[in-house]
Amino acid sequence: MDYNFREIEAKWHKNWAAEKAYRVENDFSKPKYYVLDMFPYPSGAGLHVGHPLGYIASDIFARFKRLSGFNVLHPMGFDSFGLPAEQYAIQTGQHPKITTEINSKRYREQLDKICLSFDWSRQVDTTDPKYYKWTQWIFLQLFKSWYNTKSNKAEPIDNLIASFEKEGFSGNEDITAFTKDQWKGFSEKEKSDTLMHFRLAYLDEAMVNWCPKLGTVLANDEVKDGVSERGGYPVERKKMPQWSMRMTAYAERMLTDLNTLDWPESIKEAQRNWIGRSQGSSLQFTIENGQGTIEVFTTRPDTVFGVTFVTLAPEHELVKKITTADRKAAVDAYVNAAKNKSERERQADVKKITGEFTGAYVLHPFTGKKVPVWIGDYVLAGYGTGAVMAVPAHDSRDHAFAKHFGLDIPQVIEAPAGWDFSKESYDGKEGKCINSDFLNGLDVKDAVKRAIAEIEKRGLGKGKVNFRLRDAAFGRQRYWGEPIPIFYKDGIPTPLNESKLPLVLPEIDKFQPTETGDPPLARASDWKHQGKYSYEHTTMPGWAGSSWYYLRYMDPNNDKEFASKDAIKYWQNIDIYVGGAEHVTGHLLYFRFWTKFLFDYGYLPFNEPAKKLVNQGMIQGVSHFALFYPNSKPKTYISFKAAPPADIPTLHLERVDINIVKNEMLNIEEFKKWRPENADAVFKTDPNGEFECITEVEKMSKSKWNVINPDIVIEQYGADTFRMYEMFLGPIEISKPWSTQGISGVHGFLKKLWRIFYNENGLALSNEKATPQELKILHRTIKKVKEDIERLSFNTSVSAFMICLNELNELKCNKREIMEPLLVVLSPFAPFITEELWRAIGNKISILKATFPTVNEAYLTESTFSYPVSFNGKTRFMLELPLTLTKEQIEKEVLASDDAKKWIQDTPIKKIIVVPNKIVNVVI
RNA sequence: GCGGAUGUGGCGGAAUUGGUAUACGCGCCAGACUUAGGAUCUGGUGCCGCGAGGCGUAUGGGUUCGAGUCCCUUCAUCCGCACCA
Repeated sequence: MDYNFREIEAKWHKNWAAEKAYRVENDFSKPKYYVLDMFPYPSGAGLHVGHPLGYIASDIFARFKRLSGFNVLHPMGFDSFGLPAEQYAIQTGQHPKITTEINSKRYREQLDKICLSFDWSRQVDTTDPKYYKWTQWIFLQLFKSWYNTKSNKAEPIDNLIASFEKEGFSGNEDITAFTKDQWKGFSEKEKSDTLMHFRLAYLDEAMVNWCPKLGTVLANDEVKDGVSERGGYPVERKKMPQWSMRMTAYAERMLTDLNTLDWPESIKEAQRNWIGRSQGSSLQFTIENGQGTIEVFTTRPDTVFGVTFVTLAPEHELVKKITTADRKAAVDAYVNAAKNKSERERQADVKKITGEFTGAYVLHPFTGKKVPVWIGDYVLAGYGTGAVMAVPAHDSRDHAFAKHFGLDIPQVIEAPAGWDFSKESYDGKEGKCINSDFLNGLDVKDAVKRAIAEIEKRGLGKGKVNFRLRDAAFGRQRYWGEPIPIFYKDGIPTPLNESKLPLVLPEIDKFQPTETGDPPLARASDWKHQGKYSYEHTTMPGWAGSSWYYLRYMDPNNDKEFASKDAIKYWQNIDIYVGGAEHVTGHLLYFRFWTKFLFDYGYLPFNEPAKKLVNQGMIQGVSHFALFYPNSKPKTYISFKAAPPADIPTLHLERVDINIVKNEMLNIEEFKKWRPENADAVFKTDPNGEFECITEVEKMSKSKWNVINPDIVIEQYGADTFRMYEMFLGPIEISKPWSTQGISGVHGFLKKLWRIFYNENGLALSNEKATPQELKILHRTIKKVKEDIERLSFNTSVSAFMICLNELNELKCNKREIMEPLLVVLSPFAPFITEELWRAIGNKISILKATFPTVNEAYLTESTFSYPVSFNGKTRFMLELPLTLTKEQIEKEVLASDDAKKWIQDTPIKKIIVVPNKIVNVVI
């Protein structure tokens, strides 16, 4: 009887579905374990072989934990709000809901084929109103909260209002001070505007890329060279009201808590850079003619005596005010040019130095000297105060600017001898201050402290921490997203009462912006609160739903709470979270931010969502190209091998569908069918008639024609082979191109396993007692696989299984005592074949309910060890010796051996190193 | 530019704590069985050398009895960030 994986897989697939085999109960009596995959966006292209890599790994892990007695939460869902479905809707009129449903169904089928043990009854779909009700609810909590820097946590905004009513407010950067009586005298609108500066979800004016022609806001990467990528229409930078999330309030906590996480160092480092904490000082420069002050932020207050100019961002609000009449034309032109460049473009041409003198001067806070004020787009409006004090001798950017415009470069920190300041600035943070009045002679580190003290003493500013992290924009001019539960009453943004949630996405006739440039939701003209108040028309961004979905899986059908306290208390945070590294700074930040917010309110007993994070590598595609002569008529293709080397640089490449190529050889007939315009093309082949393509490793993508669909691989080899092969490719965190070279090895392994159970006469398993040698093989494998799974080294466990089977085969072992536990160990990797064999040998209960065998160390103990004996570090021979020998005895045995004599001859022995149970090294 | 990784046979990769480099698989070579092989089984397979032996983990150096592993140098590739004051 042959291994018929198609029959077996169909049978158990059906059986497990009927038994609801993967159903997870909130069974608080058992220890919990939470294994989560990042949920996918269900795109129209379906899954390719790269997606399941992480899913298979986490599935093996989850199955292993189940067999080890844990109650394992291992759910899956869909992050289904998003642009592609909306784009498709605009083009075809098909409602995104339909597209989403079709795609999700397809994903589910594909995932099931791979036999991933998800409890689908806990599925989360971000577009389901029952789900986004709670996304909206969290938004409202954020809206109703502010960040109290004293208690260092989020608190109800009502507390703040109470304090305003009691003591007024002493003022900060955004808001001037007011007394309690002034507060009471504020209009509703004034109160609302004031509170907006505190709310964690707030409405603000923000710069966006506005495309008037498309009537919409574009993301940075949708803008190329000042025009929209789609359509090529002009794009301008424009201030628009935008909902934002005050994520910066959590910057410090997000930074320090990284240290508590078992995440890849690279990810933590990326987050640290992204949060970008820098310590420094604010400093006021008085404008010459009493027009106020310019505040700068600097990390190098120690270099303050080296300031020769101040640079403002072109968008800085003082630019208009301080520019002198004679400089106005030039400055205006510069500001306008900068305005229409996207942020990315501005950052792109770093080398080009531009700027304008405003004509204005500020006074140096310590020397009182006149310092010119420039504008330059190397200063970013969004960071710090949008103004820098330029120290060209000790900051390379200031240096480049000063050099370009011929400004002074006075040195204030000692540089290494022979430093040429006309060429390069000395940015180093070592050295003593010179030419710096009260800072002279101090080391940089001390000078920074001293300068800040002096700045604070004179009331010029104060020591301060700045973050690169910005608040997250939370509104999108799109249809396919969660409605923001806000309505406008007399122009005041008002939260919807929680009892009215969910605020359901209204039906509209077209999915485009209105003719007046309002978001698509404005088309729903009678969609109004209580029939009169207009709702917010922007929707939430893609990351809203994914910022808390891991909590919903714990209690997915709860309509009273986002998840019950008991469920959260039981399941806690994610024990292991698996997903792609592309979410480093987006999702993983937002997800931590929302968790911390919910923690502040006591909704969660933990303040980080995922204890351990694993990034699976990407599986790349191998793209194939046919070479052809440009402008040839008829079009002439030439095989890579047949092409004269001299011609190759002149040849052009044409992408070829990977499905019509085999071993790099193009199927010419299929190619002609695929591209009918090539029916008459000429194909110059190799002498043997073959046509060789050239290949390149790229991201797997539909547009590159290099996508391998897992369904096809499963059809050919079965899901068990597919699962094991994906794991066998290498460590999960490494990216690698897909290749089916080698899949036959894994498939052969499963066939070999099958043949141990079944011979020509049918099922044949021996009930003989296992020998110590056989038991040793089994227990060594159990141990190795267990350890490998725990450290997520699945490729090595696959090889351990192969070694095990090879050794058992050598001993012709087909004993139940060995094979039965082996099936359990293998079952997380190959669930179908192991279940089939498990039942075939008489088990009535599914292998899913089995127990992972424990290692019996007694079978593994050895009495001898085969010592590699090396001379001067080079291994020369092996010597088997009892483990009971002492170092001295080993030394004696080695020296007495014939092999050793041959190597030593009459050379004197300098030293012998004996490491028991490891190695012997003779130094001669 | 900054940060993070990675570099081992023809290929994917193993070597978990400084202790036999190349496990396991593919491919390749030889053989067995076979009408047949894209089935199965057996043996071989880092490089140079007839051999003894020598050389080998990107490069050059160092520490060590001993280095793929630790330290320094250089190079290459990939990823992320990028005027952050």
